[in-house]
Amino acid sequence: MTMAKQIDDADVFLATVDMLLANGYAGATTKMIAEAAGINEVTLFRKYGSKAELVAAALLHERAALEKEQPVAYTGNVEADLLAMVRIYAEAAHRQSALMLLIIAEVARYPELRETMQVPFMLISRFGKIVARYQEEGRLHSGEPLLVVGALLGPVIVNTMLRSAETSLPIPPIDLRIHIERFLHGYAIR
Amino acid sequence: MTMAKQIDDADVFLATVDMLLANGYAGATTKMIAEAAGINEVTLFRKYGSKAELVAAALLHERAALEKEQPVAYTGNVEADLLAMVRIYAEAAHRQSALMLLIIAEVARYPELRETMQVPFMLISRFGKIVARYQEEGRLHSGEPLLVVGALLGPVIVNTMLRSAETSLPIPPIDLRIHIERFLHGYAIR
DNA sequence: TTTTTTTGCAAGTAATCACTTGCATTTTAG
DNA sequence: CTAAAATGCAAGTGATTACTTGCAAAAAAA
Repeated sequence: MTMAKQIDDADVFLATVDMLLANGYAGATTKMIAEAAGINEVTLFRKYGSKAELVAAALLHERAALEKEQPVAYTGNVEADLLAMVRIYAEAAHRQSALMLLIIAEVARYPELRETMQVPFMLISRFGKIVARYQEEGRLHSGEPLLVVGALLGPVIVNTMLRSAETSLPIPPIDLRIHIERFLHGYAIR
Repeated sequence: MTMAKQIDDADVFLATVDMLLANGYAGATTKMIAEAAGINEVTLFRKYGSKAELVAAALLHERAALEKEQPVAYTGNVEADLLAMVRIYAEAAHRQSALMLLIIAEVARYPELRETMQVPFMLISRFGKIVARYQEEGRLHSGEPLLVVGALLGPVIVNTMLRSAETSLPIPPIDLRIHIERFLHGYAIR
């Protein structure tokens, strides 16, 4: 006898992740989350047990949403595939990128949340497989695929980070096409 | 009448930054910091006013230490200079790198600490000038120097981040020489 | 030495946080 | 309709936090 719920988990999880991104783990209070989700704070504890469990559930839900996304597939066109990866990261998975930063910087300190850390790393590991295939075909230089993915995404991630930090430095947005061109053929002239 | 101090500010600042890196801003309690610095918690408030002021002072002190470091200079050898930048970042300024992550991810949320954010960005802006010079000489492709620095450091930063997060992914350390080689001449074969 | 300043210690304050309890109300299931 | 489950509301608990106060000891300055 499963009972229909008046409260939509998805709404609560969305509010939870929003508050996490905006205020961090310590800064996202259960009171705030409840308010943002439009439910009573007590209900939060009755349904999810504790703040840590709620956050873990919300992150896992975020992963489930990511799994349904258009996966980047191998097409045989290196340039197009790399661009697609970087685009996914820079646009569609912008939220994931911010989440990854949050998780690495903060959530890692909370042992009870350790297992949820893998969530944003799925993308990276998926990209690694495509890179590996192009390496086997002799289209990309060899080397640990995860390092190559890091080199591909690193500039984009760092650009996002720096720009979101609103530093005094005037950092322009990265041009993904140019980035791929330079990634493939280098920054050196000649 | 300047009075000699029994308590060394440097010790306190070191303990403060250590605690920040290990536990984050919210997680680094004044009690912990005092304990790590070997002084009384009350002294912390008497000398530095508030936690925010203490953290700000500690971060500014960290910047002062960075300023005394061997600056990366223009030598005319692109490859060597780029490698030196990346080395500084990956080794000597490892702590700075972690600090930057912490500051971007967490400190940015505390308005009273906003001005201390520029601290780790000094390096980046310094690197930008060297890159700009090589661009003027026609040795590197043109483009906003700060973006080029981002592309240079991005893979290293992301590698450090991912490895420090102890993910389930087996991410090897990055080889800086190879990274520079790929940065200059690209990942494409042919 | 005498005075001033710095530090430590014990205790406490007010706020906040995650989390709980009891009870009334609404919603859903049978 | 009736019973059970889900939710809201008000109040409270205990722990923790940044920060304060008063006073004595120690160190430095004069």
